Amino acid sequence: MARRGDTIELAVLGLLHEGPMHGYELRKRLNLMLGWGRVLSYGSLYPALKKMLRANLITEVVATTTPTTRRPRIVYEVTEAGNAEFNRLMSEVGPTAWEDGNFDIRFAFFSSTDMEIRLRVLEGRRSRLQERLARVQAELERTQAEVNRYAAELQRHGVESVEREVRWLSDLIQAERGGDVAPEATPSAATPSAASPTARTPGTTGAPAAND
Amino acid sequence: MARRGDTIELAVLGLLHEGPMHGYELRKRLNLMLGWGRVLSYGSLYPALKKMLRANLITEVVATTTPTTRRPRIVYEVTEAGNAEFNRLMSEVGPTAWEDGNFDIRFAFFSSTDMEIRLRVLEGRRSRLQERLARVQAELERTQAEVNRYAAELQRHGVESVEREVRWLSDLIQAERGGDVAPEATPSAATPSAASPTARTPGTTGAPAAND
DNA sequence: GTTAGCATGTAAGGAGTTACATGATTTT
DNA sequence: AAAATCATGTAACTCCTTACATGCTAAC
Repeated sequence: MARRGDTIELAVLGLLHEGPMHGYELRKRLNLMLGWGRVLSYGSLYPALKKMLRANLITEVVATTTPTTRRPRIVYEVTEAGNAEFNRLMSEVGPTAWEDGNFDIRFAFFSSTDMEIRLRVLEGRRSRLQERLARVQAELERTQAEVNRYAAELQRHGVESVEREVRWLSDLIQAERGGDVAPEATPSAATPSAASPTARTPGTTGAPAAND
Repeated sequence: MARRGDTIELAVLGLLHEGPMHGYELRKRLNLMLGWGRVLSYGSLYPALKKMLRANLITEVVATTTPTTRRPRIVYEVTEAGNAEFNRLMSEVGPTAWEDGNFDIRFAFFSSTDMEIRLRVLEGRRSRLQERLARVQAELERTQAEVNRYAAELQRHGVESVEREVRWLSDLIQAERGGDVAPEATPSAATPSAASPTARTPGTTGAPAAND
């Protein structure tokens, strides 16, 4: 069960999956990867690493590998159990995989999963956003008149952004289906590409989209 | 000093500014306004209201105003001190006004401020985003090769979203400067721009930047 | 020689969530 | 008559940030 807060754990496992690393570097990579405003603090990274150590998901090795006598850095490496856990977390489909804080990190490590999972997560995410869109638009029809200019503009802009992301997801889904593994290379993905903004994803997905 | 966590307070003051309301309704309006994924819980709203009561920013009135004998709802109203506090918070320019979690709510209540403040906040927000963009792009030049396809696509999409938001802000700034108070009416603003200040929702959005 | 960046941690506390508890009213 | 939604709260807990504490190393 991957509940809230396992975000850091998954991210760490994913990064270490690509090779051993020490805390400081881990943090930098993490901030670049899913930061966009959020900055992970040491006060949250180091305790998380300690916890993972205790759970045997990673091991620490003091590395004195440097030129003169650099301060010994503690290099972390995934254990087999850690890799198993990583795979387990990545294979999970369901709200935990496509909810706001969780989707990004899964997506970033998509290379380590197979297409089936990728599709389910992408479709789940898309359904989630479409639901939201529907709910907000329904709400707007009832409230519309009373909102002020700026609040309305904010709403409009928000809706547009979500619609945009839906299109992005649709393009990615198509690319996956088309066997085109590279998502960015296709110019089609960047430009128009179809997406049904409103239409709920057909039964295809196993995503009933449980809510709040 | 409006530090973190005054978000709810400002939002509540802003909503009550438009008229008295009870908790349940407050929560719904709030979620619609800046929800986009986040759902404010009662466990955070009611204690916040209690705190504001103690601080004399609002008063509560038990309203038995309903048809038969509906459960008495507690209607909140801003006090003079509350209005003063609202104005103080809205007049603050600086990071607190344009940082991620704070910008949206200020923007929604922009009608209650004057153009000078609005411009400063919009410009501050834009600078912030541009800084991030610059930092990320600089970072990407150094790291580029090693990232995998999906992580790279996430980055690309994130950068694009932020660039979109910058354009949106620029349009709004121009509209303010042009004396055109209505931001949405202008077809120029509606068509090309649009990013999402609010809709951080999409996993992609963020910007890693802001490391210490 | 001093600033900036590398590197690792801990303690206290804030902001908000989940889960619990309760009950009235409206809609189906 | 059941289900949904209105309506108000509290207690425990979680995740994360801030601020503190320490010291090395590279560059200017």
